[in-house]
Amino acid sequence: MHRREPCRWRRRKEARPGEIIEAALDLFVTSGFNATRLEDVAKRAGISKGTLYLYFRSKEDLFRAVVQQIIIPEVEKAEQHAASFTGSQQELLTHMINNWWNVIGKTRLAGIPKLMVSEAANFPELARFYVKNVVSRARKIMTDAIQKGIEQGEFRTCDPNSASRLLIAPLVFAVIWEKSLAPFDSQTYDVEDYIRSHINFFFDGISAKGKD
Amino acid sequence: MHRREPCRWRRRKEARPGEIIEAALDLFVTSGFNATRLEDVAKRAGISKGTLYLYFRSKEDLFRAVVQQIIIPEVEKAEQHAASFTGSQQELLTHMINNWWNVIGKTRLAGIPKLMVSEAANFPELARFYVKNVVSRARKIMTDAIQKGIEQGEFRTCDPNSASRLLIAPLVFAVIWEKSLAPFDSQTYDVEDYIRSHINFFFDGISAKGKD
DNA sequence: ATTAAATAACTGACCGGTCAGTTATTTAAT
DNA sequence: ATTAAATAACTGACCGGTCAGTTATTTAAT
Repeated sequence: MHRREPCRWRRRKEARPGEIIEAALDLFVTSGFNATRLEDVAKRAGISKGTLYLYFRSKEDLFRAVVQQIIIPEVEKAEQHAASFTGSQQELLTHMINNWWNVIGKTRLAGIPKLMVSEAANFPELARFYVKNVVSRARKIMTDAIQKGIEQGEFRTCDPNSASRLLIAPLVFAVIWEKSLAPFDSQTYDVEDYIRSHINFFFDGISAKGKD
Repeated sequence: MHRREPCRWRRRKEARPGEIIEAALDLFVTSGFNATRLEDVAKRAGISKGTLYLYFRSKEDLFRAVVQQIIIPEVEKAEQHAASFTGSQQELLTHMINNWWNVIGKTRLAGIPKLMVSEAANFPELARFYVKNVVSRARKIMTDAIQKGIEQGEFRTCDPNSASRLLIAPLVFAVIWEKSLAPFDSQTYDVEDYIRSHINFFFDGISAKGKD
């Protein structure tokens, strides 16, 4: 009497790509692109390294797939939300900032901006893809909102391009900081307070009802 | 009659380390740590790879030497300037921001923050060194100034820790952006205007003479 | 002053380890 | 029996670090 050996593996053509992407995301954001071994990605996805190459042509290709599958859907949601929003521009922008923090900043996705910044020079094509399909689109939503706010007299006259960059910069920097040097800093800080202060300062500065 | 062959090389024990550090800085900030070959550093410094190891124990050691020799002197200058400054805190902080941009932001040193952020996880010891000897010290200057400004009634009450981070974040992010994704962005922007707007927004927000 | 012995700066060929990518073979599914 | 998903052993390029040997320079003897 012997127990039926379970299959050593199963054919799961449909499920593999998603599982590989998940595994790669986890390892890329914790170890970085270079330090991540495809052997380890495969192991985490429950396959062998060779199988990985049935679904992705190269390590870079896998990297692109991660960005494409994970980040772009979030950009699309943000665009749809902004398009159907009816409140003030300050409300819209505040919501976007807080939402960005909740969906990207405090999740494992926070590793993506750091990854893109670190690897841009090594993967020009991917960098271009990311700027075009993520950064530019996200920035457009904010720039448009600021432009509208100026036209409607909600904000004072200023360059919407600089302003939108100033609005997002402290957040992106915060996630980059958390994923890089923060672990080596003994002095901690309260990120929530940091973001709240930023929003206050920013809208104080851009608000139309001037103090002078 | 034949011309005297010039020496194939000269012994230059004193000059080598500085020249190697210069070469390494140039290559590290343009290609990144990993992509920089010690062979190329050596070539640029006008020596062989073996010679490099007479002066630096490892690639990481060379990296540390670069940070130590190039950045720390700037931190010291800033500390001295702040200690002897007599004007308002807003003037001091504005000067620091502009100075940071002139000395780091618009020079090749701009590559250092990006490099540290990208490589922190790979070189924990160096990351700790950098945070302790560069980041913390620079931040302390600004936090102290903001604290003083609050006490003297120049700024409104707020957390000086969050505020100092918010003051520097857009600048550090700007250099990281320039050295990573900006080359792949067709939409350019005016960094000087960006910084000017930032200073305006920030001091509008933190100023004591409230608008409400 | 000249020279030869000693020193130490410097070179460059080489090596071991790593890892992305390949391929011959096995195995599950039909 | 046939197919294609998956494996695992394999390759080869790459590169940080080493070290035996070379050469510029210094030192000491005459």
